Amino acid sequence: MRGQIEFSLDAGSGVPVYRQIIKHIENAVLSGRVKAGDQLPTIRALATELKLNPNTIAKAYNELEIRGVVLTQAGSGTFISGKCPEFNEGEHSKKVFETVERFLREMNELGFDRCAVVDLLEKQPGNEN
Amino acid sequence: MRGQIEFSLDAGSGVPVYRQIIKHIENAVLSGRVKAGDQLPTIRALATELKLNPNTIAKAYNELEIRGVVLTQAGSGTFISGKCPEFNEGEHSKKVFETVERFLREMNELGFDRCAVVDLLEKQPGNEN
Amino acid sequence: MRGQIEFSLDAGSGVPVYRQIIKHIENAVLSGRVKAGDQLPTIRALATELKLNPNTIAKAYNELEIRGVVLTQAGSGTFISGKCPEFNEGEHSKKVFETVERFLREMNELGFDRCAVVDLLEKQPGNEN
Amino acid sequence: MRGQIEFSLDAGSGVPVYRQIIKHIENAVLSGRVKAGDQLPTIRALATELKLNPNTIAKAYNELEIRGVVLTQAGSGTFISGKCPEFNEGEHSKKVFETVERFLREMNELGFDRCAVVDLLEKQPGNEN
DNA sequence: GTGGTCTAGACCACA
DNA sequence: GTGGTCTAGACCACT
Repeated sequence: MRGQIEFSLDAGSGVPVYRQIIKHIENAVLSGRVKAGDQLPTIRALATELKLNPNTIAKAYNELEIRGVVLTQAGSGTFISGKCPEFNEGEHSKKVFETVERFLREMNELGFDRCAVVDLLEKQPGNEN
Repeated sequence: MRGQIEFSLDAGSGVPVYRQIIKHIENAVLSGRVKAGDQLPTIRALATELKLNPNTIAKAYNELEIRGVVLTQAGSGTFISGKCPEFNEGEHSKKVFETVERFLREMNELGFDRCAVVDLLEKQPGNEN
Repeated sequence: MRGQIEFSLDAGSGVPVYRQIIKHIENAVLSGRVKAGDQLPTIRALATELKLNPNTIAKAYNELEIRGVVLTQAGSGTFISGKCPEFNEGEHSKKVFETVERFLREMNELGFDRCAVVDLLEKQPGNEN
Repeated sequence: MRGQIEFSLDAGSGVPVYRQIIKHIENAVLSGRVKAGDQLPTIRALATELKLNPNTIAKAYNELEIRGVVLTQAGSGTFISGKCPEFNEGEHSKKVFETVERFLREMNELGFDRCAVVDLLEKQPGNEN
């Protein structure tokens, strides 16, 4: 896997595919799996790999560029930006916190309090994430 | 809280609001917080409370009726159906499992393996869910 | 004209049409001709008026939303955002300054120094801008 | 400056770089800073100076040759053409007029009428163009 | 009827 | 071959 970005898309989730792509790339940056200067897959390559229309990928890359996460050089490719103000340690922590809170809220809805969740996590078998 | 269903909606998440409503109601059923025969809020009341267009609530209730989760009795209201085949113990477990897996996958993307997640959960302060 | 935004597009200029649209809207905001809460023309209406594909307008509006200039409410329309940090007095002055500098540079290339430009402007007839 | 052509390029403007180059050269001709027979920089030299791909320069020169502004003599270089029908006094005036009109239109959008523009130009400090 | 998403495909600018 | 722009058109979410 080595630095590769994993794109696990869920077409039926209601979340637009292009936003899922944005999220995966941002997460990869936030967790340090990709670094400033790294090249993203080309639009066409990723479109083929994910069986999507190139425009969908382009839309994701474009929004990332507007946000300052990536830099685009027409003719050569799309690269992780070095000077993105958003992607510092604080952002990472914040995203982790939000993810945990959302999860706990959902589990709570399903009848698990924090303790029960921890218990469950220590036992539930699963893919070895 | 008294058996009430909590509707925490996120307009910016990309997930259609009516699907978020469906999920909250289904979760309430799955976790036993509401039971067969319980009355749901009226469409207008819920629309007012959540500041949404009544059509949005109606769409959610309608979808839930199609799925057999609720029954609508014209003139009197919408009630949780007793004999919904989908909402048994198996469904609950499955949803819990999926929620946990999705969470672990996302945390993994953010650089936390299962162990780190458990550690975090035992420590991170938060609302007491 | 009263607050209307004028969209004078030049298809042959090399500047993407959607960027020209963005510029016209930003200028209208900067100069105070449109204010927070004002509704922009609908995507389809503007597309018809400018004889463009609705997607082109949508792209412009979308970028303006990402930049925080407008707010979009699916189903009801697109509105000027009230709390856009970019559009303050400083931004206006900066844009005016840049526009003047670019103009002087171009005129200089054409053989006019600052004095000659002022002379020209006091004399050249034209539309009464 | 010694008759040199100034190439101030703006990569982010949306205007193709090769068209910006064409414009600068045409302006230099129109304003008399370069004359028939003058040699343009070689493609490689200019590419190096402007940090562009030689193909981009070549495309600009090629277009200028098609328009009759320059002549390319294989093996010796690219020269300003003497008998270009387009580059007479009328062309110059027309370009000046258009530049002024475009500027006034943009300033008008920013809230300055012709008078205000003249006032501004007489006062605004700037590089001494 | 409003905006949003996605597809398919043509053509352009640039390396 | 890279990304960018624009068109055309289908379908969805929401007012």
